[in-house]
Amino acid sequence: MRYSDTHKQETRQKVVKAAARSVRAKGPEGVSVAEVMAEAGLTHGGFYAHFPNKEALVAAAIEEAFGQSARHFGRVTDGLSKAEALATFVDLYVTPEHRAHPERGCPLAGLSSELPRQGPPVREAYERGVQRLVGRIVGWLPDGMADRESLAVSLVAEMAGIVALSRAIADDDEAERMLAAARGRIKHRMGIVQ
Amino acid sequence: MRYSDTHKQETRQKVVKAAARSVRAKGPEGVSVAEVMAEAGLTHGGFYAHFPNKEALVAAAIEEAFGQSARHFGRVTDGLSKAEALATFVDLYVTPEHRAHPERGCPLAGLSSELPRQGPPVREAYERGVQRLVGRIVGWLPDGMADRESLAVSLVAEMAGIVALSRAIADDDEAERMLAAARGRIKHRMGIVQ
DNA sequence: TGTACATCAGTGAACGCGCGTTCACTGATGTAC
DNA sequence: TGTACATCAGTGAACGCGCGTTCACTGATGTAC
Repeated sequence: MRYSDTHKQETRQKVVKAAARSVRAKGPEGVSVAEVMAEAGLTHGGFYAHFPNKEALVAAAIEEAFGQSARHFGRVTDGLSKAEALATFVDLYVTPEHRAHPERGCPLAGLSSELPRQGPPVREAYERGVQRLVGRIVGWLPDGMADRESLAVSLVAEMAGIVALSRAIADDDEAERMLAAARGRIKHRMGIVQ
Repeated sequence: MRYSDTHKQETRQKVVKAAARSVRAKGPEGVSVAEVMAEAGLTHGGFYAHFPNKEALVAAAIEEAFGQSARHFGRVTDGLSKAEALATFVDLYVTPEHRAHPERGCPLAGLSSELPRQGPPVREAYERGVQRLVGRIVGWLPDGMADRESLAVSLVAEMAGIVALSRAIADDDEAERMLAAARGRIKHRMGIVQ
């Protein structure tokens, strides 16, 4: 079974994508090498041809997850004004949809509490992702605004915090009310008039 | 070894306290029955005289952790005005100290992302703790204020979110600047003039 | 009063399972001669 | 042109370890007689 030049990279990418979903669904400790390989259509033994160990997979998965988010938000906000982009971001982030699907959601909302316990490679991938997300928000805040950096951090904390908190609330209606109210408050803080 | 009437309860309490620390330090999946029992000065076999299974321990640990927080904040805000209590709360919560010590910190900041994946008993203990924390903030917000409930939820999300986020930042100085800025923003949102 | 017995928190060996990791092997195909 | 060999992604059995859980046992003391 000799393969094409890109074959191995394609396989690796399939594995990383499966892991990116799994790590958000189950956390870094919940990711299973054998399960991820099976999702990519392979057996577990082949794993070590692609990664030195599980930690490297998790780090790649975190990077991929942030990358997916970034591309997604890049796509939907493309061509919008800054204020529109901000509003769109909040309307997609602080939602029942995001609450219900951590496996394809933002790693910051889904992994915030457990990532700091991970080893350096994973933490570094995570920190880069967080910084990039904050940077995107900074870029969307009005030019003249003071302390945009700290406001962006604060807003990201609130958005990720409210999504994580809403997942702790069993009652769907109550959770949705929380999210709706938070959406309004966040936009208000961004200087967006409803 | 016949024991006093309260002996078993005292032992259980020691185990729960050790677990409350461990669950915040390592997460629900990181808690080890044998390790917690050893911290309480016992061997692992005796565990099942106190709890039906590990999940029950984790649920009790979450409850204990929220209880410790509640008692702590109750003590330090006792006798203060509402505005003073709020300010004190923020000054204790959004701090490098809290960032550095998840094992004795707020479960919401330390477990937000992984708790929703736990079984019903654990999730219920967690949700009760979150609701109680939000309730405490509501009680401290000015009486006449509109939508106090949703503001409290939003503030709690931001506070827990920024502490969790700060733990992802490797650089201590940068993390401290984030926390200091967030402290100011949060107090401002609470209507507290600096 | 003294003795046999019941009680029960705690002990520690053992079991089963899942999981990360290792490793000898497979087998299709490109390449050297 | 045909053949032997090298390559290498992927396979699947096996290993070791940690962990939750079970269970027969211990031994100090209160209680029944």
